[in-house]
Amino acid sequence: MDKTQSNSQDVEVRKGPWTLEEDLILTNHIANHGEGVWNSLARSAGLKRTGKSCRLRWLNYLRPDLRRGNITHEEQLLIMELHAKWGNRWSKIAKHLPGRTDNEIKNYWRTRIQKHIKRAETFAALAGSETNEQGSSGSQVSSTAELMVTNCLPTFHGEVEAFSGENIPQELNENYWSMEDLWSMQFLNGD
DNA sequence: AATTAACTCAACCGCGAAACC
DNA sequence: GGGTTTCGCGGTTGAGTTAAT
Repeated sequence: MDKTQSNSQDVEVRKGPWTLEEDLILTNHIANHGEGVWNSLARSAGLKRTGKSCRLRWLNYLRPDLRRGNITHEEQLLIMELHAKWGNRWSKIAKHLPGRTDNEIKNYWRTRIQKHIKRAETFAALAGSETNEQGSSGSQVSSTAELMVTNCLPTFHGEVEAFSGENIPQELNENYWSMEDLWSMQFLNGD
């Protein structure tokens, strides 16, 4: 049965990637009528999308004030600082990074940073079992942020520079901290 | 050159909160 | 005040891309 030929009231809803045409329709409609009231916007624009989908597309991709390109070193440090402060409050964190979306920051955290946290936890578990054998059970690492600082960030720092496109020699990356790194660590530890 | 693994990111889903009637 | 609708957020998924073997 072809849904598009149905004359019932349940409107077919499109899913999946947005087409260029849909993008243009949504952009033009918002330019003329403004954003908000997404369900009725989707209907009046003639898009076979949910209001939710339109909102997401606009906020994460079509908005003119979006900043494209890699997360910079400064932005990355700010994300880490704010995440240490607020946890997974992505929209709140995004408000402090103009042009970045909560989805973008969330993805960045999960793909780039969380990976290193897991690595650090594994490392700490191994190190912990060794130190326990040596009788230092009271020095258990207390937080994810602390794990990052104690075990993980020196490695991570080198990757951050790669992402931001800055040409800092590898030998400087591996074992040394910038003032910004040290500054951000205070937030990580001091929460 | 082909295959596989790892990575990235756009988009969807579910849920709780807020707004509306 | 209570029910319904809409919105916004955070978590998750899956397709596409890139890197490694």
